[in-house]
Amino acid sequence: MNLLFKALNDETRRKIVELLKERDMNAGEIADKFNISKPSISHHLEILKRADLITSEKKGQFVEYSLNTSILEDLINWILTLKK
Amino acid sequence: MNLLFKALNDETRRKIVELLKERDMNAGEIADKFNISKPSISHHLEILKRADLITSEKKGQFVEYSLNTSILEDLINWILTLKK
DNA sequence: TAGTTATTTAGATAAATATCTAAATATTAT
DNA sequence: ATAATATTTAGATATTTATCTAAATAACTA
Repeated sequence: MNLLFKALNDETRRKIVELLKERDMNAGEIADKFNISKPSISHHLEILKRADLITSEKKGQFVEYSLNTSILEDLINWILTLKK
Repeated sequence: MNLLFKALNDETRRKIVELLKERDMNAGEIADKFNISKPSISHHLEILKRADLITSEKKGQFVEYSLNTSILEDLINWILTLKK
């Protein structure tokens, strides 16, 4: 839960997640959507990956990232317990 | 959305929210549940309040805090759009 | 093989944040 | 009015984090 909230506590990372909702993208494509250096984006991707919100797959020289929506169940359940 | 994620991105604050799910509590009662100074708890309460996750009401010399679950709708909706 | 492209790792830095103690404020009780 | 209790504000500090540039790694291409 900690890693999940930490991962989502950043506007850039939330936007990345929203981008990946539409389609899988490689690291460069993602970076092109922001005015932030590629290393910084790489760092954000790593945090999202650690939270299991995204997965990555090497495809030749590219690394393709996909959204993992299943982890969001945990988040929704946590919130729902609060609403009783 | 930013304030909301920021507020929930802390174990202590999430526990406060869980405590307030059970019943309204004043600042001192909340502080007693943690090994953290009262000023620090007060600071956490302020962050939760800024995110509209809790409300406060002065009752004599006490300040009673309550959970506001309605704001959680926004959070759930954000998550649900990701799951399409 | 040498050069080019894609991505990550390393190391540095500035800003944000969680925490503390001490002091201020507000309310109740004697 | 004074003392006691509840809470917040102020100011300081150590840790975390978002960002950068430079360098390293990996995989295509000519």
